[in-house]
Amino acid sequence: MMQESGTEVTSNGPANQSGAANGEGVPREGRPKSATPSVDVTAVDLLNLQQHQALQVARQILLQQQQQHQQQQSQQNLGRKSPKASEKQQSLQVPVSVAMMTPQVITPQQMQQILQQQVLSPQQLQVLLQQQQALMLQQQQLQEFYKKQQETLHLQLLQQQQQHAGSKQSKEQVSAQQLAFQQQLLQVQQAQQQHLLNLQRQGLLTIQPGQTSLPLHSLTQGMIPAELQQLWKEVTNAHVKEEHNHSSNNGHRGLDLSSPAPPKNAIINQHASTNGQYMSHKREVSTLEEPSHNSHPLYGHGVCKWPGCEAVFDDFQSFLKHLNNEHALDDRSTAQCRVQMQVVQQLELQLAKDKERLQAMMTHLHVKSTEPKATPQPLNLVSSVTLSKSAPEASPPLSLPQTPTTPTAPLTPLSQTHSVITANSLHGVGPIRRRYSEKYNMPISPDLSQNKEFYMNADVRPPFTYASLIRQAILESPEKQLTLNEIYNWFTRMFAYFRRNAATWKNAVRHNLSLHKCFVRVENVKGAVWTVDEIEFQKRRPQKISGVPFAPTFPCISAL
DNA sequence: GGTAAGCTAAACACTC
DNA sequence: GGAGTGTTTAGCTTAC
Repeated sequence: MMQESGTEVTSNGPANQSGAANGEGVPREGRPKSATPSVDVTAVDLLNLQQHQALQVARQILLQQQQQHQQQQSQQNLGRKSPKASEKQQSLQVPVSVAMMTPQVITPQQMQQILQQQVLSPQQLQVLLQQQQALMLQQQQLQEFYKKQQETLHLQLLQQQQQHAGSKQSKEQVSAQQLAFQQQLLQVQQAQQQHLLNLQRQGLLTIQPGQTSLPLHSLTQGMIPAELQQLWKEVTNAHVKEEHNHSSNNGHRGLDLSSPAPPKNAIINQHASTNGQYMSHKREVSTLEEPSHNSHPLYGHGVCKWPGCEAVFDDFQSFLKHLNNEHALDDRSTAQCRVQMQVVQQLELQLAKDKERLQAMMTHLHVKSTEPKATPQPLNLVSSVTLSKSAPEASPPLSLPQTPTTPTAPLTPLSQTHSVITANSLHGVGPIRRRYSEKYNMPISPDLSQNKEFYMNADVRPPFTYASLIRQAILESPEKQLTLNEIYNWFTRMFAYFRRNAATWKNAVRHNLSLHKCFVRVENVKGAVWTVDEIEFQKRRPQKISGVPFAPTFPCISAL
C-alpha cells in the first residue's frame, strides 16, 4: 500500500515496489510477493533486435533509393531539378544506433569482481571472457558493416544524382547495389554464425539435446530468411514495376531461399565475388579474391568449413573456386544457411541462458556473500589481516563522532582501489550475514565514501543495518536532522538497491526509527524531523568485538 | 537452548 | 477515503 513518496528518485514504478524484498528474488516463508519483472535483455533479444534493426534500416535505404530514383525520373520528365534533393540525401543517412548494437556484456568492473571473487574456475572465467569477446566482435562487425553500408550507399546516391535520371546505367547500378547489399547482409549473418559455431566447437557453447530444431516462432523471430526474402522482393518488385518490359526475362527470383532456381548472372557473379571478400566490404572485384589474405572464415587448415562440406584444398585459390562454385547462392546453400541460422539461434539462446545463469549466480553471490569468520573486517583482505580487536589505532573516519569506548578500526582502512568482493570474503564460510557497519559501532561513512558510486549503481544490498544507514543519512545532512521523506530520498539516492522494494525498506526504516531510542523525533516548523542521539546509538551496541550483530536478510558484502 | 539483535511483514492509529 | 507517518507486535534468522 505504501507508495513512493520520494521526489528525487521516482523512477521506481509500482512494479519495482513489488519485487523481492530480500534482494534474493525469493519470497520468504512463502509470503505472497509478486515477481519483479525482469528487465534484462538477453543476447538473443539483442541479436534479434539488431537483425530487425538492420533489416529495417536496409529496407528504408532501399526504398528511399527507389523513391529517389523515381523522383529523379519525374524530375527529368519535368525538366527541372528538385530543391529537396539534398534533404533526401540527408534523410538517407540513417543513423546507426550504437546502443542498439551493444550486446549485453559484463562490464569490466563486474568482471573484475568475478575475478576477485574467484568463485569461478579459471576455465569458467575464460569461457566468460571469450563469450564476451564474441559478443563484442559481433557488435564490431555489425557496426562496421552498417557504417560502411551507409557510406557506400550515400556515395552511390550522390553519383546517381549526378547522372541523368532514367538512364539504363543508373538502373543497373541500383540493381547491383541491391545485390551487393543482399550479399553483405548474408555475409554478416554468416560471420555471426561462424563465430558462434566456433564458440560451439571450442566447447564454449553447447546445444542441448533435443533442441536441434527450433520452433517456428523462433524462426520468425529470427526472421532472417523471411525478412531478407521480403526485403528483396520489395526491392525487386518495385524495380520490376519500373522496368516495364523486363519483368519476364529478368529472371529475378529475389532472395528466394526456397526457390530451386538460383538467380542468374548478376546475382551469381556478385555472390561469387563477394564470397571471397568476407567482411571486407570492398566492392572491387579485384580485391575480393586477393590471395595475399589467404584467410577466410570458411577456410581453415586447408579444409572448407562450410557446414557439411569439409573439402580439402591445397591452396586458398582452390578453396575460393570451390566456394564460389559449390556454395553459390542456390537452394541447397540457402537451405544449409537456414539450418545454420537455426543452429546459431539455438546457440544464442543457449548463450543467453548461460548469461542469465551467470547473472543469477553473481546476484546470488552478492546477496549471499559472506565474510570470513576469522576476519571480522569486511572490506579487504589486508585490512582483515591487520585489523583486529587489538588494532584500533587505525585512522578514524572523518567527521563522524566516536565514543571513547568504541574501537575505531576503520572499515576501509586502505585506499588502494575500489573495494571489491574479495576471494577471501567468500572462502570457506557459510552464510554469515552480519552487517559490518555495526562492528565496533563503526560508522559507515568510510565504506560509503569509497564505494559510493558502487552502491549508487549496483543493485546490491548495502551491508549496513537500517539503523546505521538512517544514522548516516541524518549525520550527513547539514542540520543533522531529516524528515522521514528526506531519509527515504537519501536511501534511494545513495543505494540502487533501495530504488525498489520501497514498501519493504520504508517500512523497515520507520520501524527502526520508532524502535531505536537513538533516533529522536523532533517537532519542527516544517513538521517532524528525526535526529540521532549519538550516545544512545553507541550504547545500542555492546562493546564486544566478536559479538557482531548481524542481519538475517542483510548479507554482508564484506569487501565492497 | 536462551538471549540479543536485526529484518520483514502486518496491523493499527493519527494527520493531512 | 487515500496516502503518508508513526507505533507496535509477531515471526523469523543468526550469532553469541
